[in-house]
Amino acid sequence: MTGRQSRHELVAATMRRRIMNGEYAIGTSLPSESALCAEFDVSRGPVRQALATLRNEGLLVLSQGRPATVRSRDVTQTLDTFTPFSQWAARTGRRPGSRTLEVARRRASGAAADALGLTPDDTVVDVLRVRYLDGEPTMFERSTFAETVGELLFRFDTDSGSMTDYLTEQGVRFDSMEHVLDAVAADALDAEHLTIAPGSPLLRERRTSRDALGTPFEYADDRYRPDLVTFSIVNSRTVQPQWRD
Amino acid sequence: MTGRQSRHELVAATMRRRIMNGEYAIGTSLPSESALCAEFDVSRGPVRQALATLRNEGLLVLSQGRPATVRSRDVTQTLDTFTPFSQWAARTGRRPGSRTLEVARRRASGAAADALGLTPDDTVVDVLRVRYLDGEPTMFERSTFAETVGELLFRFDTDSGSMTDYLTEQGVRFDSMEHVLDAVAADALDAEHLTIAPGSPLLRERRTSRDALGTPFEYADDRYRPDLVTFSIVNSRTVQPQWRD
DNA sequence: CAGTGGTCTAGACCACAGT
DNA sequence: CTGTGGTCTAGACCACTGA
Repeated sequence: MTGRQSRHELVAATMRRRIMNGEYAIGTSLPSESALCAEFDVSRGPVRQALATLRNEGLLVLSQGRPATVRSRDVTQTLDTFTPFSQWAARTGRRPGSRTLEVARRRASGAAADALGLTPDDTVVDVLRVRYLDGEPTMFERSTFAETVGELLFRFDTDSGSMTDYLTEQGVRFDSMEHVLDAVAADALDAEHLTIAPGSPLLRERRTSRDALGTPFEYADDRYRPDLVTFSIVNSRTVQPQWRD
Repeated sequence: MTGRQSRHELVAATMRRRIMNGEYAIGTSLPSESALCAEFDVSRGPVRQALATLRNEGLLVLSQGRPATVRSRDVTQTLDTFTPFSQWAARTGRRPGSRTLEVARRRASGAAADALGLTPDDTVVDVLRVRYLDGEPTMFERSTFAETVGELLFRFDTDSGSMTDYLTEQGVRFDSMEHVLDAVAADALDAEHLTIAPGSPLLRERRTSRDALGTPFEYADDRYRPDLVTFSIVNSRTVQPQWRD
């Protein structure tokens, strides 16, 4: 079971739970690294990696000479970690839902073809879904998959849960994802399925997923109701690249 | 000015330059970690930390058993997201501009007071600016500073350049920033200064900046024209080497 | 000042990649 | 198989924090 979990993941998971429980309160200091090493019986490496993970999730503030302090216990949709819609919903204690409008095999075209590096000679699989949180329409998803991956979806009930989880089980490796965020006015289709007025502002995430070799195999255009979902990212300025000349 | 540079920073800076130069072409493999250790005469720790940095910037794809491969040479794709406006503009080869509408000392209220943890008894400094790229109005910025920091701005020409750089010179430490992204319809003020129609979708970034102790001292509501600016983030599902930043 | 985190070294073992 | 990266250890030195 947990044999697959590395030590730094175990430490991070334990600390994350304590922060979310309130066992480590906001504004308080964590135990020192050496104390954590003793508690988990590991060396400093895994402990520091776990602390870095939690800092990237926005839960901790790290600074030199002073133990880490708890910054937040929020579980927001941080773009720093890859969190598919279904998993994110579950983690925030809400019930995710899906209604599939279309699963289609067709020729590649438009922005998706560009992102996937395909020509009109190539075939793709498009999926159109409305995603729900606690029964409320929250996001409208237009996904395009390269054929070899998309074919797997014809054997999957796209209303039943996470395509990402299913594809991962089928051996598809989501190695890196690029997210481009902007705002668009709701078109007629968006408005109808998200039950909002046409022209309302929507938060759009365009996503390109790549395998371990860097080859893109998924392009998605997801439009969120901004009253229901926001994205957040925490970054630290302590890392300062060189272009300060 | 840069003073002491750690070894992993030196390695990261060198590799970043080579990727941006095209010396390491997109799609090719980097030298193995042991080769890099030999070249820079460091142990694996600093080399791995440097690779993790470049991966987080979206330049590299890392995977087990195979040397890192170059994914992109466009640093702006990722780091531009939340670097200060002036620096970001300069890096993308465009001319930044500012027009200040207001610099005011007043009582704390609203979302800014909440974010800064202040009450109406506390005083803040508000700054309203229109930001330009190559002369075109691009972003409308509503910033609120805690009094001790904001006071410094009365001695600064807010049209002349980067408030962030100025405040940093004055000893203000931007240790971490939290960004929340969503979409809003342009209000009358937005529309007037960004020369768009009222109700147009805008990409909003709400930012809270904190010092090393985690105390917030800046809250900003920045609204971007989505036809001119987008945000992008690259991340990886596989969790990271021994150190991240 | 003592304690802390930031960095670094020189080893080691394992899982995975390509041969 | 060999070589690679992912993980871990047990030390060490330095810079910074706070009493």
